[in-house]
Amino acid sequence: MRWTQTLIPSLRNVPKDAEAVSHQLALRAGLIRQLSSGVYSYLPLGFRALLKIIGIIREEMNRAGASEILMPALHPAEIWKKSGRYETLGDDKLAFKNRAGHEFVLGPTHEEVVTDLVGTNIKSFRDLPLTLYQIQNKFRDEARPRFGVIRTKEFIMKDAYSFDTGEKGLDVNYRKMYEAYYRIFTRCGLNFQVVNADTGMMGGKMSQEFMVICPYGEDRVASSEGGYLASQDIAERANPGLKTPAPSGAAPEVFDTPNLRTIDEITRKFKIKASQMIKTLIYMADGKAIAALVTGDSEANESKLRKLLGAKELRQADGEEIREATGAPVGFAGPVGLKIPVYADWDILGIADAVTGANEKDKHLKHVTIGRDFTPTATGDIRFVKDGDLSPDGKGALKLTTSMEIGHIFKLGTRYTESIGAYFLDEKGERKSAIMGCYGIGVNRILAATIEQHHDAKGIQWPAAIAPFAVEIITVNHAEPKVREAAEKIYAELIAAGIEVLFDDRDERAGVKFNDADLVGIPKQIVVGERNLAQGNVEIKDRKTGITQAVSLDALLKDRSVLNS
RNA sequence: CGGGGUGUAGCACAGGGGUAGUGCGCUCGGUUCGGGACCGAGAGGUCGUAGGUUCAAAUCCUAUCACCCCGACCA
Repeated sequence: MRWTQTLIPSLRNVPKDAEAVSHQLALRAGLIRQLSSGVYSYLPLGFRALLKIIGIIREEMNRAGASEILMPALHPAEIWKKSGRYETLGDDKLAFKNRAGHEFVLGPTHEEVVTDLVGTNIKSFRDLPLTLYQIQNKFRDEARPRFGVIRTKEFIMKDAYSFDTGEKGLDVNYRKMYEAYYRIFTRCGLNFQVVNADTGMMGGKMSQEFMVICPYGEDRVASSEGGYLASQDIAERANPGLKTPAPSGAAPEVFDTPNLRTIDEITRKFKIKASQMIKTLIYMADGKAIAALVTGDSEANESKLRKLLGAKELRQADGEEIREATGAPVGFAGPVGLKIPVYADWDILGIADAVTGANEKDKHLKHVTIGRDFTPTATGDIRFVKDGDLSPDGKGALKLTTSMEIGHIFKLGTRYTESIGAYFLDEKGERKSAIMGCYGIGVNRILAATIEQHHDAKGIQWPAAIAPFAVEIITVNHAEPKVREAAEKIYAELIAAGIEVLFDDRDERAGVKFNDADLVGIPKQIVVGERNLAQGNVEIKDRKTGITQAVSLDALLKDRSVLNS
């Protein structure tokens, strides 16, 4: 392809708000163009890389025994309503009615329609196992699209769904997908890790995330030298076994904090360390109010709290419920004198003379000490882990790294197959629900992650497997007939050999073309110029290493083995 | 949804009641030509949109739209 056909824009003036490296480079190198908030189009260079990625995904999915399908982007809302997830989709849901009054959902994910499809087509255990996948656009009304192509309202997803007759079959399919994902990301040249993850709103029994470490991701991974690895959402820590220091002796004392509700406001106004404060959060656990205590510099983790409580449902209490439980408006809750069960994080054991809410409007308490002034119902690990926490395996400290999620695999069980109806008759003629798993890859995130991990100050350094082109030809002084003719010959020869080549045939200065080539990042550059041509040579430069070597033009044109190497 | 910011030429930005500006890009001429050249001459904008104030609005006021950032009841 010739440069003029690639829609590579003027490469200099790029908006400053493009923060993530991958976003900045994707815009400058002409991979994408922004249309609106969180909406991007792909230009030839970016689209070609996407096609390479999709090709790798297809190969590996087929190898794992999955069959490709293509579902519509528009789903009848009735199918979604059966799953019960329609009402809770909230901000993710893009729904509308047509003129006949039929309601549709612009698919944010496809568990519902695929389960419906499978439910109407399988009858017997002989029809299973079955794994279906598709590569297609998803639509989500993201509240805040971020970092260019990393979080967008429309994105390309590879989603796969497995259906089995039993748990053992699910385990086998899950393992196959795990291995397929491992190969896909490895082939794409990504440095990644697999972490245990929260099953979140999808429900189900088990899930793992494939994470790429890069500074502009949205997620955090906790790891330790001993090999512990988990998403921050679920990462645990070992009990530090803190002993409560001796309190100063002063009894709890009320002080005025007019209109100061947040930890931030109070620490600033009274010069108290956040770690000296007890944050008291009121939750509704299976309909009953409970209090959860963490230090002022920590954040409560609801899924860990739910585990400690053994509760099925857990949500934050609303303003009215907080008033009922504490006798004070939001912002002034504290553990002293509370009549509801109190659950404290281990950290709370380590502070004496703490500051906390007084359960009275515009008042807080100081000199509060656990054991003396209040006694928790139980203590445990109920906050998000932080850098330096003890690893749960007892070996060393946890370290948090910013990461980007590029793939997620779930064991779902029968949640969807039961509610939507995907049944089969087993060997004994009994009707059973199929056991389901689902597996997703953010295809355009692979693109972003690749750029995050493979670039330098000059631009992108594409890994060969997903580079938009294998080779770029650069003419130095394109107006010179000898140069142009030699370059055209090489171009024709490379195409004849089936090599994907980008030909920078612009009549630009050498410096401009060299810099643009480095920015666009095609793995090999063939430089055709008078200087080397005089000796019958051209130069081949490796983008990644920067190593340049002279190669005989004749050899390049006549000997296919030189081309291939 | 709440708060803040920004909308001026293809792109990036300055200006702040009285002739519409700068850099990059673009066109033409010339000199250059192996790592983002230089000189000269040009083309290109009803200053996001709609109202209002004024003799006069890109500028002040009101509304509205779009985009960016922060936060969503961290008690």
